[in-house]
Amino acid sequence: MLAVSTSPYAGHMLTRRYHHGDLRATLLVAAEEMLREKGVAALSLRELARATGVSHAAPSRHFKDKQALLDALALVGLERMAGILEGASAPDGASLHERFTTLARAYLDFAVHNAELLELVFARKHDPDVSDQLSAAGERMVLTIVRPITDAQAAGELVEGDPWSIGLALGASLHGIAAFTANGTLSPEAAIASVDEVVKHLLYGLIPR
Amino acid sequence: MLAVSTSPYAGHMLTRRYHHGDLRATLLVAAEEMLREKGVAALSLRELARATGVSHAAPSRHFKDKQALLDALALVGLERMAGILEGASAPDGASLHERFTTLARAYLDFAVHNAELLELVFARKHDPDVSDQLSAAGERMVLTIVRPITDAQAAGELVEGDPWSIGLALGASLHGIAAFTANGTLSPEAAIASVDEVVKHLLYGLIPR
DNA sequence: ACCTGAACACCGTTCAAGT
DNA sequence: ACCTGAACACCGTTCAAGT
Repeated sequence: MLAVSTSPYAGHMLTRRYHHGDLRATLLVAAEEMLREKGVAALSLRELARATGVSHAAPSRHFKDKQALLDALALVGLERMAGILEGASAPDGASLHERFTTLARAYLDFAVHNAELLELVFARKHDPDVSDQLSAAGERMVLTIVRPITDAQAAGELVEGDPWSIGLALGASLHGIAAFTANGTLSPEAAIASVDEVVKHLLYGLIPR
Repeated sequence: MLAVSTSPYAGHMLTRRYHHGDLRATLLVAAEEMLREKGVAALSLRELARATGVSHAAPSRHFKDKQALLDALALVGLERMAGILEGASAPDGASLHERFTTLARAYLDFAVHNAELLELVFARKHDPDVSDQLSAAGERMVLTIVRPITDAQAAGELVEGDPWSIGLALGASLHGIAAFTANGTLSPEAAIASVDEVVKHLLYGLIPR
């Protein structure tokens, strides 16, 4: 577990860190693991320290309190999700329906496999320290939903109207299905099937044409 | 605080309870208050006992552990919500659009004013003890959404298709907006405005007619 | 700079004992 | 039947002290 790294203040000098090459990163990885296994409520700093082989007071050097760790975890999750959604594009020449279904499935797939992490992302209170980075990542994520909408509107394929409002309609549906999956109302399989149905209903409407 | 009540085993005998007429009910009321003020994470059994003027071990006579209290609270919340939705009907002769908007606003209104309680209702794990009552109340609630759908389908006002699937589309949208409001993404006012927009989009569809 | 060990004030849960 | 008081094993946070 001992790592050799260059000192931050003397590039030519080799120095041994006390216990870890990067305790902060190690803690974040272990915390995400614990989060996935046992949920937020059961995530304890002391147990995390034990699992990392470090004293219970050590994490406080990197995270001023438990909330700071959760915030950092939320940031990791949000940035990862934004990246995934940015990379989730339907094949060239795909129809509007296909493009939205692809996006929706990517969202739901992430939500199903990272339920606890996603809950953290959407949690009520974050320290102001990370809130700037969180909103930046949040904006990236929201844009992956809003941009396809403005594009489709420009092509006359979608109704006119505030694209943010339309994005909210889509985002709320996806978030709702994700929540129903996270709490067991919907099985993961049922959720995947549902998301296609919901996108269809949203695109074509519930009132007969 | 001393209450006089009939003993459960001798109707003709007056008896004084030790401290409370009904500690269980008192605890539930105080717990909901604490939940609303400070959130689930800050709800402590010991503080609850202090606020109720009882020893910290007393609640365990009525709730075997903290989860049992949260479950009981969830049941209260779900039954109240089911009652509210059952009572939320648009005036006679209201259009389909008006009927669904009325229902959606009632859901959102409850969600905004009982955010923490609703979170408990939709929480991941409940003890099997209450799960029967919870599913009964849950079914009542779901029916307030599904019944208007089957009614409208019978009248030819709504597309054919599994009413549960259509109900899920509506329910997921509402739940999503409620979640965005609970976590501060949407202000309560914006949420009320959004819900009307979302219902409109869902009814008429995002693809131009 | 980074971590340890002890200390403090809180938890939830259990259990003999009181009324 | 209902509640108390003490005890136990856990927390998160802080802080002097070690390397």
